[in-house]
Amino acid sequence: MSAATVSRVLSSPERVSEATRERVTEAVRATGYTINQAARSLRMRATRTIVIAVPNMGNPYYSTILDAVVTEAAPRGYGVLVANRLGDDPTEWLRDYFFSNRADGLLLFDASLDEEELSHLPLVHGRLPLVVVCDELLAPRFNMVTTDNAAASRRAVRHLVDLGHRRIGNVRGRQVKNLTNERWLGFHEEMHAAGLEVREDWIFQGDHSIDSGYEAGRRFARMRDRPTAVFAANDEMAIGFISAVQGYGISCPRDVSVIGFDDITMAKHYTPPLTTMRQPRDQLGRRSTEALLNILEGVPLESEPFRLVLTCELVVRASTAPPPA
Amino acid sequence: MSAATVSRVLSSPERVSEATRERVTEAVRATGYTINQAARSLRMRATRTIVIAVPNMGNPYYSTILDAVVTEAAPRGYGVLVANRLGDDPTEWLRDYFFSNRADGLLLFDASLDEEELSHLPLVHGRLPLVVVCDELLAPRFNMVTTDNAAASRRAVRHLVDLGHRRIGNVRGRQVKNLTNERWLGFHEEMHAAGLEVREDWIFQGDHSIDSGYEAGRRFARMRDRPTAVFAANDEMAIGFISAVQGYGISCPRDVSVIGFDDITMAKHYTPPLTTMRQPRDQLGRRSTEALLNILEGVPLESEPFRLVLTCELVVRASTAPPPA
DNA sequence: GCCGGCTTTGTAATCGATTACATCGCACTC
DNA sequence: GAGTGCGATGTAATCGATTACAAAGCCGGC
Repeated sequence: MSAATVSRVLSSPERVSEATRERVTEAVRATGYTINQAARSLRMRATRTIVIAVPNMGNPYYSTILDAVVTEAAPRGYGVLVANRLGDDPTEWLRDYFFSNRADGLLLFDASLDEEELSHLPLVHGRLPLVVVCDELLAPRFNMVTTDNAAASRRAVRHLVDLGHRRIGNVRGRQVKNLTNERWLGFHEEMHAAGLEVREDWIFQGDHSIDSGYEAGRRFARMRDRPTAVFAANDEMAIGFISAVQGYGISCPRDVSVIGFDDITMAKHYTPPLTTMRQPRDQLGRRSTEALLNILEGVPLESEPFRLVLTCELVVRASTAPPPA
Repeated sequence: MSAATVSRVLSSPERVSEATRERVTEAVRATGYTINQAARSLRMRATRTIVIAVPNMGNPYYSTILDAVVTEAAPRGYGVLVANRLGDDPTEWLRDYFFSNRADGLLLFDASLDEEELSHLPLVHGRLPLVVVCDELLAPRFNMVTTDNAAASRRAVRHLVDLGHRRIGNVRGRQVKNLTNERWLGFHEEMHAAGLEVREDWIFQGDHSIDSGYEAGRRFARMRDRPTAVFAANDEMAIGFISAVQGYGISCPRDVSVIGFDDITMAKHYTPPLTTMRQPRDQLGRRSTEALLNILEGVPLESEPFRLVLTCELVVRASTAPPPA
């Protein structure tokens, strides 16, 4: 019984007679034999592993997506490596995980990498083994799965306007991220469309963390002339904001309406339950992973390159209401 | 210039003359050469990768720990593979990741695996390449990093007793997990020590999710004879509980005090800010990873096997108060 | 001049799975 | 019975890094 035969039983059973196939299968079971993935990877020039690169894994927003990614990849035989907080030098990080044959594909949640660099990734089946998720690389040659951030932001502002608000502020995220920029743009556009003024002093700069939302809320509470509603670029900042203003005796939604973005698990159970734009996070994780694995396995994509924009959904809860009379 | 020399420059530079070392280093830089980890893994019989096995990656409790794990492992050259939701057959999962040489070590957050099976893992430097975190395998031969769950639960209950509560309920987690069981035991012990009755109808069965806490809160709100304080086995359930009772016009902490467990990021910013037992999650992640990598690299451990119990800290916020008069 | 000891570098075997190619055996046909 | 074709299996090369061992070069001492 040669190694070749065993290999054939495992990879292409139809090329082996039924008798030997059963003998081998039985022996595999008996000895508890498991394939050596290192040897396989070396020979096949493929590791059956993908890397997911996120700015901050501790953020529940990303961890939910990771959950979906692993759930999608595991049944197809792929492992998921986590690269957290891309350091100052993304090149080093790419070397460590990608060029050193640790992984075949890349799920990128932080598009602050050099496009030039990424363009030179070795192609797989003529395609870049890379999908950018929840963020955007401007060049259209990259595969991408994201949501309609700008349009969703406009709908969020529209919701506030529809409630009767005319004085609307914004807690925005860091400008380095394109998605945040899009949300900022959407805010701007809809304010303009509604004929409302974007006041500089009602723009709070945050960094997606609860604490930065809290800080924004404190600044808000100390103002003399306040907006009656605030659009926060994510739920964490919205919650931090509400938490802070409540400490100053300001009630949400009675005194100020707050709308968030993402619909994290907590949003529904916060006090007050948070009005927000729901991102289909499960879909973001699953569809991007599916696309990446299809690239790696030479399965045709729906489009080439793959560009998918999912739609966010307005979820009205109790943190928004008409402005005080 | 032979491949052997290049390999030596990279792994043990002192065995190569300075002249060639520099020539090789320069050539490596110029060609952008990167080591092939698959080949290295095959030859060295080590992948420089560890697996982290968690019940539910979407839970922010775990994702914060994952963050710490990756942060600790990356600088030591180790990759982190994520295995989510161990399926019905943990054996299959162990085969896929561990025995197939995809990973060298195992960080296990769910001790519902068969101890017998785990005992037969191939030893590395005479030690099991396995650390159980936040959960407990009873057999003392396993390496373990956890917190003083039972004692911390006693302190939580003690806090409620000190505030004057005599009627105390419990939202508990699934009994399959040892850590949950410990918290349950701690609750029981301290109730007993304080001479208080553990009433069956005040025990709410949850599953660590917000929703199960919410369900518990609803059942609580509909009761005629209620406890004045509740100890929830984790913060998610505590928050779900408060969220539910508030919907029934029951105020926390005026009508009912609630104490949680973990101190997730949200706890501080919830309304009311949550009193809770803080788990040193960063330490849990870092110390367990450090121990596992030391095992893999033959570095001596502080103890053999490695058993570390970290201390939880009572964080008093606004969700607990003396009982209503 | 010769030898031992030392550093430096090259040679070749090795890790385990895959796969092109060769070989073997069997059945079927003329 | 020789030849043809096909399916099943074995043989050996391959992937790229590591490392035991060999070899070569160099130095100094006697």
